[in-house]
Amino acid sequence: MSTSSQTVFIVDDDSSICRSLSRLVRSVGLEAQAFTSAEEFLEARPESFQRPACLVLDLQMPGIGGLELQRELSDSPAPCPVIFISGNGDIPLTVQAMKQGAVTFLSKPFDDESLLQSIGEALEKHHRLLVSVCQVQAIRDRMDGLTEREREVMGWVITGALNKQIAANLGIAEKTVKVHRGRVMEKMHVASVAELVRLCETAGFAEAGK
Amino acid sequence: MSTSSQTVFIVDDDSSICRSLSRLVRSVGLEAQAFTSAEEFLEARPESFQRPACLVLDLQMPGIGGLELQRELSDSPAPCPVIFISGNGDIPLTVQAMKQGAVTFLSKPFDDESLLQSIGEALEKHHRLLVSVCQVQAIRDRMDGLTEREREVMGWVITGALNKQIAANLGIAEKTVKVHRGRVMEKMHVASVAELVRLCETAGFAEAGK
DNA sequence: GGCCTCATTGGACCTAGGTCCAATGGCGGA
DNA sequence: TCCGCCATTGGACCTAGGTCCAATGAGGCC
Repeated sequence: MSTSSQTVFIVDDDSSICRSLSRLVRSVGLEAQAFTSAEEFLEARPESFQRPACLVLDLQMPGIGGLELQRELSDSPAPCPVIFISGNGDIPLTVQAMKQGAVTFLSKPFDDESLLQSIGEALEKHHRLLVSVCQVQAIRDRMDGLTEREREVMGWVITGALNKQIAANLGIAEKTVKVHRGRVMEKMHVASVAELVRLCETAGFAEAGK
Repeated sequence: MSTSSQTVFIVDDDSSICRSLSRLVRSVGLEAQAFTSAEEFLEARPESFQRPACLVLDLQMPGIGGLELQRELSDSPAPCPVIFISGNGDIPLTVQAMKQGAVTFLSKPFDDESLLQSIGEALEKHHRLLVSVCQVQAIRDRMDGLTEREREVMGWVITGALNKQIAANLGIAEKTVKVHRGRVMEKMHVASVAELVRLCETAGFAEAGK
């Protein structure tokens, strides 16, 4: 189960809580890294783009609060899931946290079991996210290797347009389209239009406009 | 804005709340339908498969509770969004409700504005859901018109397999594959493999196994 | 038994997609 | 200015996809 190299970041202004949570997390074989403020965490910004990770975050903290930090992180390409812990949270805050994608919201005091379970859930979630982000990135990388024209042709191809139609739309010879098309298939590493369509779908590539 | 024929279902064991909420909802031009218990609602089961709708649900009720009703409904093909209202909810319940997909969770007393805004959000969400469910259904309908063999061939086509490969996999002549394939394109109303792949993707059709 | 649907094929034929070789012209860099 | 990348085409040729007409055989249904 507990593969190493999965990190749990802990952000709480109470350093004794940081310590005890770190101990708890490490006791189940996970890595722990604690910060006593959102600012400190943001500065270190332990980019978790490789290994699954999650964040155990205190809601109320001086300076940048938990919700703000969560929002901040959500811009990241693969934001790590957040578990909120709070001494005196209320329902509106809980709702907001959950709407922003929190895995859960625990009120202090909470039992270790609940937290560990949520952590497991969060790590699992982040793992899936990382895998999917990684796949998308690989596709994007290939697309970056295309020339402008090739991308344009690809846009039409994935809509099912015939070479002659594409040629007409771009105002070039059908022959030329064939050449571009062939290069697209080669650079994207696919052998069929079906595969190409799939790639573009999973990478969120919008088809040719108009 | 407020198109008619959008219905807000209200389920609360306190009939005076039902009345006042119904009045509020109607005051902004929406239809309201109130029930004083989950059982009553389930019995009437006003199937909301056509028009956008949402549910304003009391958390605590004798008999079937709000969370249970929400779970019950979530099996539906196009479950209508739920807005919880509660006199004495707590954070764990809020978390559970949100995890189960609730739009929001309001504590009594709440101001009308908040509720109306959440209702708008919920109706909008349900509208989008209905549209997408509707599209998927249309595609499924076409797929139902396919024979077993045709579905099988389609499964291979959308993976980009060549006719000869499909023929080999099915142990039949390439010629036969062409015939099936042609019928698939016709019955699915598409002119290209690209479109076919798209349809199957949005309908969640799993490609041929093995 | 007669009718109908479906799966299967053959043959003839046409179109679309794709590759190889070759060549031209524009553009930005070294 | 010469080189390399890119867009564009032509011509020859081959393969894959697709249609029309026609026909056979297995199962089901009335």
